[in-house]
Amino acid sequence: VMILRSRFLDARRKRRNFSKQATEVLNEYFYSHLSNPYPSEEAKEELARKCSITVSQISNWFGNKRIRYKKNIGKAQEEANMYAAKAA
Amino acid sequence: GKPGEYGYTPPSTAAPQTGPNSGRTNFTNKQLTELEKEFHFNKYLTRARRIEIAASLGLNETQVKIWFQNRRMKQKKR
DNA sequence: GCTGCCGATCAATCATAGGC
DNA sequence: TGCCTATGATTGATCGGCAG
Repeated sequence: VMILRSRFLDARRKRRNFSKQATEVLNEYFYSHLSNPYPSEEAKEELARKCSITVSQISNWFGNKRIRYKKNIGKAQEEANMYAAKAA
Repeated sequence: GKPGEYGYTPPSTAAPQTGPNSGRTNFTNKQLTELEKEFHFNKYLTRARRIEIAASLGLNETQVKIWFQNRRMKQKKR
C-alpha cells in the first residue's frame, strides 16, 4: 500500500470539471443512445468540438458514465427521464 | 474488466486468490522503473528479452507483454 | 491453429473539485 | 474548516478483429 503514488503526481491529475454546457451535451447524447452508448470516432470528434474538450476526454467521460450508470441504474433513472424529456 | 454488450454486469463473486484483487497486478516502483527504462530502449520486446525481463522483475511473461502493449498505447495517445 | 498487436473498453482506484 | 460525494484521469487486464 506504500505503493509510491509519486507517479500519480502527474499534472493531469489536477483536473477541472467540464462546463455545465459540455456536461449537458454529453448527457443528452448518452441518454438518447442509452441502448448503445458507444459513440463512433466521428461522433466523439463532433462531441469534442461542441464541448471544447479533447476526444480522449470524451472517451474518458463515456467510459466513466457507462460504468457509473450501470452501478446506479435506479438512482440514474431520474436523470435519464430528465434528458429523455428534454430530447422530446 | 471485460468490455462487452452494454448492460448490467453482476459483481464478480470470484474469491481473490492473492492480495486485494487477484486480477489486478500492483507493480512495485522498482518494476515500473525497470519496465520504463526498457521501454525507452525498445518499444517492442522479443520473446527472449521478455522472458529475461519477466524473470529479473519477478513477473510473468503475460504481465510484461501487457505492460508493453498498454505502454505503447499510452505513448500513442500523446 | 496459435500468438502478438492494436483499438476500444472495463473496472477499480486515485486525487482533486464541489457542496454542505 | 472539515467531511463526504461527484467526477475526470490512470492503468492492468479483457474482448474482437487482423496479421504473420
